[in-house]
Amino acid sequence: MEAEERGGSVFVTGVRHFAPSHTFDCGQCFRWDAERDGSYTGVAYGRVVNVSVQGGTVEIKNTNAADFNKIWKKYFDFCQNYDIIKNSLSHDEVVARAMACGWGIRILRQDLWETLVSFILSANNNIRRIKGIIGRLCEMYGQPLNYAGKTCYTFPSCGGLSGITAVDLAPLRAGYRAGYIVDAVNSFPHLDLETIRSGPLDKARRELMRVRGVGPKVADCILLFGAGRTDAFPVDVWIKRVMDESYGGFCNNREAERFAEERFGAYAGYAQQYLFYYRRGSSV
DNA sequence: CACCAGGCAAGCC
DNA sequence: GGCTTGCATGGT
Repeated sequence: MEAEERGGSVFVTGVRHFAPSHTFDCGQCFRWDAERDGSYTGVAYGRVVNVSVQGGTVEIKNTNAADFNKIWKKYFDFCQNYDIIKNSLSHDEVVARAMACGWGIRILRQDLWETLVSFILSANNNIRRIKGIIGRLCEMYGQPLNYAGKTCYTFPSCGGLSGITAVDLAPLRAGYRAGYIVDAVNSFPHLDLETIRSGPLDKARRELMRVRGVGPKVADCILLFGAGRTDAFPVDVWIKRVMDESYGGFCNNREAERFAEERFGAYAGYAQQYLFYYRRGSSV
């Protein structure tokens, strides 16, 4: 993997195991949209970029070498060796099939706060509507960014939302989840980030579950997508379904999760995303 | 009109 | 501890 800045873009050569459609439409993120040419435009870490792949070369438009090294290299999980990850997971027949289907999925290393809010909004909701709510939240409280003749908005920081009420959030049409967002704004500054990022998995999960609206599944999504905890294995209805079909029935989500975390270990989160995409399909 | 959507909290036992 | 119920909103 090598990166070169040229003409307002960064070109990353020698990239394998990356298909933007698999990565952005597999339900892990809510702020990337497909363009007519097949590229994807999205906002993360206060920047807007456009991403496309041609023959093993990734082009990230509207960025530079400094931002690539500081943000995008890690965000796109370029530091991980997917040959090793996939080799390890391919010993499982079911995941091997899932990887053949969603071969271009990479786990995005998203911002913790953004992931916390996003997955609180995901509960008992559908992906299209989640994206709508988050988009309106960013329009109302984020900073504007101009790119390609359009205005995008950053995801608002926790501090930037301090003092908001559920009434303020009514235009989001987030329903009962508006109160959870208010609680998240108030409690996030008191969370033990060290435990979340590098403590034992169950302890990290319990720390996140101090926020109202965060249960076991949402906590695992935050750990996997927002804290780099690739050992986490979120179990939702689709994962439960595919695991029941493939490994025999599990009496509840917790049993399915323990089975997967033991079976897939440090790569459980990767296995989860391939399985989700395989069973659920594209989220768009 | 039902039923569902990347579940969760509260209220029971 | 485990199990049941209600839940804002929008789409089918």
